[in-house]
Amino acid sequence: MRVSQFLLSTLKEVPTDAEIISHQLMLRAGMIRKLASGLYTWLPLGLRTLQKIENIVRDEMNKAGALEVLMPAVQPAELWQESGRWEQYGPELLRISDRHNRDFCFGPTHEEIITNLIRNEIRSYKQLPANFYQIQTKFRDEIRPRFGIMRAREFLMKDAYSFHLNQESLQATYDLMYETYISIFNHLGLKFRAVIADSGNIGGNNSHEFHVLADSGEDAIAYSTNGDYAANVEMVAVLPSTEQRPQTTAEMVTVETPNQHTIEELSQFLQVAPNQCVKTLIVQGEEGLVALVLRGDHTLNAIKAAKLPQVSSPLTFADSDQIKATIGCDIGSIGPVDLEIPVLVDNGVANLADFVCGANKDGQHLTGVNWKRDLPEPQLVDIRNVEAGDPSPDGDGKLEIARGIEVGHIFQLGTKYSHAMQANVLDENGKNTTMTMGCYGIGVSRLVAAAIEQNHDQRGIIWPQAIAPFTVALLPMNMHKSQRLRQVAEDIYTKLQALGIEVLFDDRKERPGIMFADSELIGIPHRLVIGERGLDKGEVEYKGRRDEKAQPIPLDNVIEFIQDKLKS
RNA sequence: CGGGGUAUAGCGCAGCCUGGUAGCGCAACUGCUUUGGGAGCAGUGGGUCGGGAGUUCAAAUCUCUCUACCCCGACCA
Repeated sequence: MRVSQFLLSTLKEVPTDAEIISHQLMLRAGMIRKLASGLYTWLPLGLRTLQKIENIVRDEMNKAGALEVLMPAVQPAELWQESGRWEQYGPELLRISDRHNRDFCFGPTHEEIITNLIRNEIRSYKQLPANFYQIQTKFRDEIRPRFGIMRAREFLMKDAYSFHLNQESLQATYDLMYETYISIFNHLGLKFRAVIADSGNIGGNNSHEFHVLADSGEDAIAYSTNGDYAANVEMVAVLPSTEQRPQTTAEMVTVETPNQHTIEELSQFLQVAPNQCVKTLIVQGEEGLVALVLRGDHTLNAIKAAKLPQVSSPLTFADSDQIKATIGCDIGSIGPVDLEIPVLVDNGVANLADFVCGANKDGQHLTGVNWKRDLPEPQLVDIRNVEAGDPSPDGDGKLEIARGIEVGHIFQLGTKYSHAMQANVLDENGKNTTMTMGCYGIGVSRLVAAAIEQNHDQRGIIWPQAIAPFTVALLPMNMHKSQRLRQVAEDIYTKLQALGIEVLFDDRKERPGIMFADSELIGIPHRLVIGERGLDKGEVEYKGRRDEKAQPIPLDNVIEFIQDKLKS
């Protein structure tokens, strides 16, 4: 591709509304432009990378025996009513109606559609297992779209759905998809991690997420330093401590703590370590309010807490008026002693003695508090987030925490949809049997942003070769001034093109600095510079995007040199 | 949806407080010079100052209102 024939819309300045690096670089490189909140146009440059990712995903899915289909983006309400999700899904589902006033939605996912298709097409167990996928635009009316393409409302997703006669068959396909995903992310050239995950509201159990590792990732993942264990922090169980509770040494005393609300303030004020303080959070329960008690230095895991039978799901904090009315003080002075509502205590608090907590009176806390003596032995639960250094739940090694961007998620749906929508087949005894289902998603457009988050420097994007929009940047220095230089550049361009290598030939009449800056910003992995100086010596210059320095290459060897580079 | 902000040329911003000719840098266009790391000089084009209403002789500027967008929370590929 000649730059003069391409739309290279690079920006020198960073648009103010781009917060994260991938969003900034995608705008600056001219890959995307925003149309409205959460809606983006893909420019020619961005689309090249998007399509490369798409094709790698497609190849691997095909290799795994999945069949590609393409389902409508607009879906009739009836199917969603049949599965029960028309009511459940909430405002994230974009509901629309046609000219006959019939209800539709813009599909955020396609379980209903594929289940409807397959219940009509597949009648016999002999046709199972079967796995269908599509790469298609989804719409989710996110409360707050942000980070550019990372959390857009309209986005490109690969979604696959498998159908089975029984759990064993589902497990086999699930395992195959797990391996396929590993292969996909390896092909893309990204550092990633597969982790045990919460299955959320899609339903079913047994689920893994795939995270691209990046410091800016929104998710925290915990992995064992020894064994294979890795899980989303949301999911990680914390084992009860085996430590003995220390001896009680202090009397319970009420102390004045005016305007001390947070644990940090309190611990400063009283000169007590945060891990000797206890914080009490008030949330909505199934019957009235419930208190959750954690050690001061621990953080609440909302997913685990919401799974407790006493606690409402999703987790909802009580507002300050409710707390005032029920407990009689403000947030910041609450404690478990003599609390009239149910109290659930995290394992981490069980072995504290002589601890500090709120007195349930504004501006007062209690010190020297002890279980059994000052309040009943606690009802223990597991509601805190794991931290680096906690033991691995599988008993093998300690946990480390890393940040990740969720780019894939695989689920075992079981019969949630097939049962609701009566997707049955005849088994070998001629008996009607509900199919068992799995589903497997990859955020294709999000992967573009995730790849950038993981691979960039001050100058711009550093694409893994497999998904770079172009493989080689060909930069002639002041080509308009030298016929000789032009001939060499055109010759190299033609030869590389003939080999099927994607070359971006900067034939603009621009100064060298601009060409260097643009090719680095858009992240092309390999760069060839042709200058008069080099030609005098029969050389051109090569530099890899991650290389410190450029190196001279004899003109006669350029094509072979590049071919070699692309192999490695 | 709750809390906080922003809206002036394609992009980044000033002007608003204290009402009176709409400005700067980058980008774009033309010419000359320059040419191995985002050039210099000269010139040119581009604005319903987010929309509506009000106050005023006069509104980018003051008041009211609507809208869009951004940031913090819950959701998720």
